[in-house]
Amino acid sequence: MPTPESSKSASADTRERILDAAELLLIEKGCGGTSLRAIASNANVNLAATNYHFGGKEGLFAAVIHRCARPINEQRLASLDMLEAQQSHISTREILKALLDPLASNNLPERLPAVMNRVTSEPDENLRAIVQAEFSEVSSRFIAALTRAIPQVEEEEISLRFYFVIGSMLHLVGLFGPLTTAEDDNTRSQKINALVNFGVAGLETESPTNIHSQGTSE
Amino acid sequence: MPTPESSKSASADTRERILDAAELLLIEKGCGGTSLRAIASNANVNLAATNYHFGGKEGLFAAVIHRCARPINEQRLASLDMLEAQQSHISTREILKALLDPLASNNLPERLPAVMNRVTSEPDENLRAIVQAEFSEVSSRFIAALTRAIPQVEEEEISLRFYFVIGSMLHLVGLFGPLTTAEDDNTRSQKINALVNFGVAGLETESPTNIHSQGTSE
DNA sequence: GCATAATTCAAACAAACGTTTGATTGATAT
DNA sequence: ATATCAATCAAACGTTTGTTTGAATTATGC
Repeated sequence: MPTPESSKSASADTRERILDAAELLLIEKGCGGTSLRAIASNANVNLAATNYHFGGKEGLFAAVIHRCARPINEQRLASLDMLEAQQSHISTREILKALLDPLASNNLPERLPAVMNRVTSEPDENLRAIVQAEFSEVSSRFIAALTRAIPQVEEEEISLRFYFVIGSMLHLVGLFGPLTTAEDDNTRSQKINALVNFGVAGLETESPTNIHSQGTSE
Repeated sequence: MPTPESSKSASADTRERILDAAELLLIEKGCGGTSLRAIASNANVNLAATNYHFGGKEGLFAAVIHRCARPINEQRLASLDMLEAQQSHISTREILKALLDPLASNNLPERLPAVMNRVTSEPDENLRAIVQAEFSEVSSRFIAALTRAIPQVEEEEISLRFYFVIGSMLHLVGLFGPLTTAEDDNTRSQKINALVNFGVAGLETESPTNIHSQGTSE
């Protein structure tokens, strides 16, 4: 955005103002708890503008999700592409860093983790489908990479453990606080790093199928 | 009134019918997506009954949460008590099994995991406080036990990793499906067991503080 | 059986919701 | 300048929301 003023059309400006306001309110109040009136008020636009530009409440939130998820997922896939182009064998740690480090980067919209955390637990069917579609490529690509990196664990188990990592990640970004305005980025990086360590160990562990009576009788 | 076996008072019966209906709708539609009218309709009670017995929507959901969380948390604490009474040193696996095995037990209300999954991601401040209070004792007790079981990892790190396990658990019970009526309990047990394996490895791993240049330059 | 309290009920309340409408403004191109 | 289209606006639409009311019903204590 080189030009300081009025580089784009006025309509594009209101579109972004609506998205910004919707994003913040979505984080704080959730999807169902955010009204179009509150969005329009915070964005200083007319109430009807949200319907005019996005076709409805659902279309608006889909746009918010897309705008949030796309850059971070592109960065993840780009990192994975680079790894796969450079080396034949990639370590579990490298893969997890490609997946999780973008969450600690501060040149990304810092509200992204909060949006993800809020939106991945929405009951609404349509929104769930939107979220799933937005992350399907990342999931499949990273599961495939992990399956190659950890040949001693079967793919189905890898897939399950990958979702454990995702669950830990979502829970962690929920602990980041609602907005974390310029929170100590170092602290955040440390926690992300702790999650990488945790995930590497969990992913690489051998399933104790030959367990004798390890389980407690209950 | 047509019920011949009226052991309890009629009011207690409607109370439970309301709780049952609210629980199911809470799972499917979420907290904000469930109306008192839908609850009253599904429970075959008058609309005003929900306000009469629970004082309002918030009190009703608090009661649902309490009724769901109490038995499983009591079972968790009882298992931990037993472990600590029987042996001086408890393994990480035994602790995690005490925490997670109740989720696979089928003599517990099977809708409990779904309720937990739905309610731990609510934006409403009051509900979040209720949930947190309901699980605070379990968290502190299990973190303390894990800290003793894994002395080579400092307590703050243990605490963080514990929340990783909780995040994985919540994500997993979300994958169980909304209601999982008599779902293959064996499958569920296998997944819980996979989570135990994953968590044990992640919790016990040494933090690579002496990491050289393991991290990829990005 | 009678008084008293607890519970259920139909009805209504004000408020907030997403969406739609039709007029009005602004810019664009001929 | 004028015709044309995109964008903004105030206002209202019909629903649905949580909650309240006061009468009717049921259970309880004596």
